[in-house]
Amino acid sequence: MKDSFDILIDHIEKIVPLSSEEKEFIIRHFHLKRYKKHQYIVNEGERTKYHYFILSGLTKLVYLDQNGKEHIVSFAMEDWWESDFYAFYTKTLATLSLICLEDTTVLALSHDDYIKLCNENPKMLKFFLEKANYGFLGMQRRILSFLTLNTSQRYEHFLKQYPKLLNRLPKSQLAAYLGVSRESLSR
Amino acid sequence: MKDSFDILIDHIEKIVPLSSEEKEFIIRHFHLKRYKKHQYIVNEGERTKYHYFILSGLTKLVYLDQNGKEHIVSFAMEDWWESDFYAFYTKTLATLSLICLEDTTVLALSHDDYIKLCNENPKMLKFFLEKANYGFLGMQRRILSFLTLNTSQRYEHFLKQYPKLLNRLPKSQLAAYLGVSRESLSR
DNA sequence: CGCGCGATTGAGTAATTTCAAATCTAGTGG
DNA sequence: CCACTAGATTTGAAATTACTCAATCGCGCG
Repeated sequence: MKDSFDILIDHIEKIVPLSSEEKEFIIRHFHLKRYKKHQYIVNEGERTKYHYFILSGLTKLVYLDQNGKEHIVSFAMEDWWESDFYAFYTKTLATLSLICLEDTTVLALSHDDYIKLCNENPKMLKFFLEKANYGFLGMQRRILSFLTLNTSQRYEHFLKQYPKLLNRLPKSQLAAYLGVSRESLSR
Repeated sequence: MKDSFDILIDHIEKIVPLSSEEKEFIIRHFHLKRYKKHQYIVNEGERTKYHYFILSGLTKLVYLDQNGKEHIVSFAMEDWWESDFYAFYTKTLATLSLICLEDTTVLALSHDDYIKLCNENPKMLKFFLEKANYGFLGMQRRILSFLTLNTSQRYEHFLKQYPKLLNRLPKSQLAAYLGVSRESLSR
């Protein structure tokens, strides 16, 4: 039976191999947290102290506009990293909220510990660089889908990319992610 | 009078301080290249061996869809890094083209040298991590502008963010970046 | 059985695209 | 200095697409 930290270590070792001392060292900086469906992990306007590695569950990262309309920046599930990264990285107040769509367990890494891990072990720098690069590329791909695809194509594109998510989330949430009204998505 | 490499070194030292040996070491891996307006730095379908640090000029990163319509993923100018990063990072064929909107000079870094710099000097890892993180955040902000803003607001938003670019590029190019027709942009 | 949530449908309205034509602008050569 | 041209921009009108708001449908759960 794997414990939570093993999942994290396996995840990191897909990119950089680690010695047992390094594993120990890394693990010490993460804290396990559990959230229920509908609970806020990060709330707009508050300080965002942590970056989260998701062990299980599903979350949405949300921006609320002036009209109270909800826009979904991203979904995150098992093996993904999530947070209001701008707020986390620059130590400013969150402009986004991170909300659970399912019961969710995470390993939380504070900003100080993020810096510490990076400074004390280049492997972690390399790991986070790889994650950041792929995060950038994912966002770039999404931009391209906005530029080149119409609504129904964007929907297909999403299904192809994340087939598992279709059953796990309400269509209305998908619409808020694709940038269309839920009525348009139906047709 | 500053030479090209000094500009690069200044740029890197905004994030990590460097010793003179490190500067020497880093500089050795970059090659100066010059391109004319309208020239292709990277061409869709070809191998993308380099990541480019732009010393002067202006470029667009372009995707051509099946109808031959041009979509602009990003603009890049002085002090920016650019390339078809996916193709560069994964050593696959370019799906995007990088084209000069002005005469442009760059410092080119090959993939092998990128890896080498990262492996041999954690400061460079840290530097590229910072760049990647901000690159990610820039893309995320752009996603949000697609989700929350209408055409004219996106236009305003762009002007506020890059006021200098307005005079430097044709409106039709801006339209291809914002994801609207040039006719719509006029109104 | 009835309630509530999410998904769908319909009709009217608003925004965007398309295609064509007209206008504007910068650069060229006479 | 002017006329000309190519490219870019704007304008107009019709067609398409998406949005809004309201009503209806369908399903799971108490």
